[in-house]
Amino acid sequence: MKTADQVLVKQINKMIVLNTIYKKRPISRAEIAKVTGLNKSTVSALVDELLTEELVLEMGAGESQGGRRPVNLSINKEVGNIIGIDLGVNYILSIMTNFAGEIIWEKRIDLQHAHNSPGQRIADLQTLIEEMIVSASQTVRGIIGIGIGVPGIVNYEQGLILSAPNLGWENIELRSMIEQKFGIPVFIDNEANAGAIGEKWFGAGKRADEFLYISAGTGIGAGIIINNELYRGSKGLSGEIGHMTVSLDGIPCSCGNAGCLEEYASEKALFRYMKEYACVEELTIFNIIDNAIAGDEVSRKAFEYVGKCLGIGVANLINAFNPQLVIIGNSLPLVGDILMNELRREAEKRCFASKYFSVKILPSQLNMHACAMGAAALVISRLYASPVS
Amino acid sequence: MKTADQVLVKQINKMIVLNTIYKKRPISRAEIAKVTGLNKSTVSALVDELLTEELVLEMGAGESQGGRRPVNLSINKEVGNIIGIDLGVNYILSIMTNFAGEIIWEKRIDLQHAHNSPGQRIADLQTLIEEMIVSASQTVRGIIGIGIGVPGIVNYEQGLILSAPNLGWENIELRSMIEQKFGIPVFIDNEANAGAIGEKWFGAGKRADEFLYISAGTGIGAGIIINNELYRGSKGLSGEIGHMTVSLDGIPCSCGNAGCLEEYASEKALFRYMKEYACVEELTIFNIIDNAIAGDEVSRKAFEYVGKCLGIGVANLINAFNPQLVIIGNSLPLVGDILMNELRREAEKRCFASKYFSVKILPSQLNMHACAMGAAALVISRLYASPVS
DNA sequence: ATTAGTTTGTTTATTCGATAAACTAATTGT
DNA sequence: ACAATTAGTTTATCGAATAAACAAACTAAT
Repeated sequence: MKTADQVLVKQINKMIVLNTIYKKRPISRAEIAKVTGLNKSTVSALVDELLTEELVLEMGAGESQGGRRPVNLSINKEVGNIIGIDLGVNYILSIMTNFAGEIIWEKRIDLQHAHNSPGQRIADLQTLIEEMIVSASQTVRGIIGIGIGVPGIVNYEQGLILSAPNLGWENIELRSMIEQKFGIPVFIDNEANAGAIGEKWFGAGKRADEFLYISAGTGIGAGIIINNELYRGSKGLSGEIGHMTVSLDGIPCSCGNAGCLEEYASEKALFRYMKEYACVEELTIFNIIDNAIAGDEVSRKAFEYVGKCLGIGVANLINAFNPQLVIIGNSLPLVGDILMNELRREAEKRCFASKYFSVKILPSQLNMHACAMGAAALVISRLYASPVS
Repeated sequence: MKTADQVLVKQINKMIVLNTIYKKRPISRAEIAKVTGLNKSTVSALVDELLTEELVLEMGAGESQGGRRPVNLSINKEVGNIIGIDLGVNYILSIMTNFAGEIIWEKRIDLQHAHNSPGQRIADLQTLIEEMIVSASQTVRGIIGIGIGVPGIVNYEQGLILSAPNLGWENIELRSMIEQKFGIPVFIDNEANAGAIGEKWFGAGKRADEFLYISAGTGIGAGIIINNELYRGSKGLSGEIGHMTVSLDGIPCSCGNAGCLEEYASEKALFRYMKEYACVEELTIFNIIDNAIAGDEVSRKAFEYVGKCLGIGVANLINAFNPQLVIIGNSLPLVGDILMNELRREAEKRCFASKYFSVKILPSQLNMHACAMGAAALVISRLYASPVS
């Protein structure tokens, strides 16, 4: 059983200090003591340890507040680099960040055929990672870890892709493959979970304790942040909302059921709408977005329809979770208010307790970087523990 | 900020010891040390405190295991009594339990008119509480607290009923009313939340860390247990699933929208079905249950239909939460497998990741007592902290 | 320039909880 | 009778946070 002792106490307080420095840098020891409630001497001792671990740096003296000048502390951004990868359906987006989550290298490769064999795709991935590693700047700890966000069902503990229908993959032991090749810790998570943790650390969710990140792209998924942490459910399969039923006897879905949200509120639904009302195919999602923004009526209507349907799905989740905030990410929200206004209207209308609380519904702040940055945050969060507000 | 210190350490460990005694009673100090991993002397010290607080009792020697005989420890059931109340739409169910959650007194009063004025209803409630208090056995601490489960939207922190549509109540400061009258701590929660915590402490959810309790009666609500604790959401309004949209352009609902789950899977839906296919009205839910069990074909079909619809709602939640377990409570599951079989079939069919994990879907173990016992558990859990497995 | 007051950060002594080790107590099996 | 075993207590120690005293560095008023 998980009993408590002094080791736990120190762990908790040390992480509180580190998180405080991360969030409020530059900050002095005295200020840390003030905002955390820890004793000055406790803060000094913990900061000393963080300094010897090189996670934190002294940055010289700050402005005097009418007495001795404070010593500014900051995160040591150069303690190590992190690789974050968004394994998309027809692209791989790879970024390298420093310890503060600042992107210092980025590369996107587009892939023609969506259904590469796992072998070919993983070879591409490994080449990309190798390229990043050799070009990485020298740091204290080198590459700390690799995070990968995958569009599919993932076993996070085992680093296993159980199923990625849009890639045509089943049962891929991705973690052990990458770890064995590079000897660096690897974390694999679902694309929506990664997006959620990305927004929590670096995006629109920084200040929210409980929020939902809705990834609306080829498919629909949700990442759930509860009490400042990703909620993975009992077997790590939470947030599979793409196949939430929103229409009892609705459009048949590839999953074998009917009326799934994905048939109404994803790229798939958008393409169907365009095909039906504009008789156009062969457009990419980005074409349609550009057209809608440029004023094309059918494209706008298509996004309004999809926004309305997504609003229904969002309302269902708000009713269940009562979050402070819902962040809409992935490709669809790139179109902006055309989608978001309808979505907000419908969600508010169908939110039962909207009289008694307000939910902010915001587009992603990281846009198409949410997943890759979240993948990096999976690694970073291991060092910080959870970012306590 | 919530920093850690030795006080916290002791609190945690003491609650671990108390919970272990609660769950495994009778148990010796040595055994507690073994199962918790705490040191023998730590356990002895903490048990001593619990003994002087009279929360725990020594029950004499147990069987020797080949050495000195152990001293059996148990919860002191008589340390105090707890009142738990289910404030139903047309009844009040009131129970008194001892510290172990065993019911020692129970009374149900049925009320003709659903829409009593709050004043009249609260007067009834106070009379009932008074009756319980005078008839209570003498204990160390008397009545420890009063828990009340309410069918509506509740602010738990403030003990405030924001809205109870089925009672026709708005903005009732129930906690302060009852606390001022009796001078005993009062806890108010939503009926589904109370049901969930009841099943967690005393029913089908004892061994599950994450589960959903679905209250399917006049309305539909959910209580969400995450990490062994009730998840209330950001403003305490989680689990309002009655107005989850399951049919985009479905049956109009009193909430102003259309296609809400409540129109398909509650008593309301059952009555509508019976009216339409059997042309009978004036039946209570219990009449229909009895008829269905007795073999009446239309009643059975009605439950099968409602079960299927409820299964869709349950599948939506399973997809979002990935719980270990879903417990179906309140009136509808009293009919048994007629409902549950259809519900399970449909839920399994629509659960996207069902290939990768199994969810148990069980009827409530506490049946119509879930809410009242959960209301009592709201009080008890304050003394135990959360029951850590 | 002097001095009082303030702010920052360190040092020292104290407290408190968990723990290991040594102990007492009680029981079984041979 | 006595060795082995199990239950529970006592004692000494460790290590974390803390308060209080201190030293250092600065501002501002005189």
